[in-house]
Amino acid sequence: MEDEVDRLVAAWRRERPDLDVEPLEVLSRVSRLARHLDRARRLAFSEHQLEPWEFDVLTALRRAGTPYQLSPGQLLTQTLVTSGTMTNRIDRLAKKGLVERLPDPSDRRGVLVRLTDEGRDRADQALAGLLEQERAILSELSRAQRAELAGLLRQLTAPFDNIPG
Amino acid sequence: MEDEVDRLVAAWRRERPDLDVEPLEVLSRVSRLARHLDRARRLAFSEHQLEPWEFDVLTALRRAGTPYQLSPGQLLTQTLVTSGTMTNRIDRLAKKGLVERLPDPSDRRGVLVRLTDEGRDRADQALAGLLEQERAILSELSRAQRAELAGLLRQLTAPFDNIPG
DNA sequence: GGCGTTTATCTCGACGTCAAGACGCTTCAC
DNA sequence: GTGAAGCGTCTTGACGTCGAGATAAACGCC
Repeated sequence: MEDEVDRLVAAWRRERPDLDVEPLEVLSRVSRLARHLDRARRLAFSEHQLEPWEFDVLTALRRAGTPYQLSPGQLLTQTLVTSGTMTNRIDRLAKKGLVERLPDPSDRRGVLVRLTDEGRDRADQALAGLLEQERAILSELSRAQRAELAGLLRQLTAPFDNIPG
Repeated sequence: MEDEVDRLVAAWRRERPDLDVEPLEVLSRVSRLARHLDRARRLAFSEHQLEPWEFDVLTALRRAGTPYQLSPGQLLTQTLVTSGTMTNRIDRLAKKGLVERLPDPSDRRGVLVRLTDEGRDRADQALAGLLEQERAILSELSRAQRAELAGLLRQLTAPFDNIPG
């Protein structure tokens, strides 16, 4: 089955036959698929009255394990946003009652962000919904193909995740 | 080599051993890799004084072939942004002299956006730079692995590109 | 122990995007 | 032809993010 990248690559080969556009076969698909996934995630989360950015913050806290608390600084390294953005996000999540700010007992400069019980439940429900949807998207592939794909992608992501920041 | 998704999956297995989080092995890697690619692209384009959104618009026109012109409507279906955003983008590109607005001779409601000579050159240069960078990222994989990866990704993107919008 | 540097968080202004709606032109049925 | 509906583009206001800077506390060197 043909996809949009096949058409895009064909157009480039017509317009720029001098260039080798083979890299686009892989990386344009990655970017476009990510875009589709963003939309699908937004839809899945809306059933739980959550925005994608809310899910990102809540699940980072959820994954931390009991007592489900992290500093704003830890949150922003995990979510790859800037500090101003994170302050804003925490404000809004706190207003919705999904997290609460606590003073850090060991550092008076810092605060700790803790998941409320409701925040934890919402994160758990949204994760279950997300996994269900993702399983449907991946049903195009066999178990072996999924493992193969995960392995190839890991080879590409590992340099980014390990060498720089 | 381990990557960030391995750590993320391990955390979920610890916190939610009841859930099957296998889908994340593939799709979280896709999303995270796309994010890294966005940053890398931004860096590559900055050498040519172009923003990613400028590259998207200019190359859409470039791929159209001579005389390198499309309507705003065609541009927004290709770039997946809204009409207000596209108006704004065209304004800024026109101000920089990379595109020009022409009245559509066959429909007085419409306009045509045409690449200037400078716009075409900048698009070509930026594309060459992008491909060079992407080749470096993909050097982790053999030619056969790249083809395998492209094929697997196509199976996932094709449903999005063909069935809905 | 004082002083400069580093670290953690928040504040503020600018910017790009989106969604909804306004406006003008075209198309088509009658 | 005329009126209504459709289409293409632009305008507007709200929102989320970023980046730079402010503030305050902690650290470390001497």
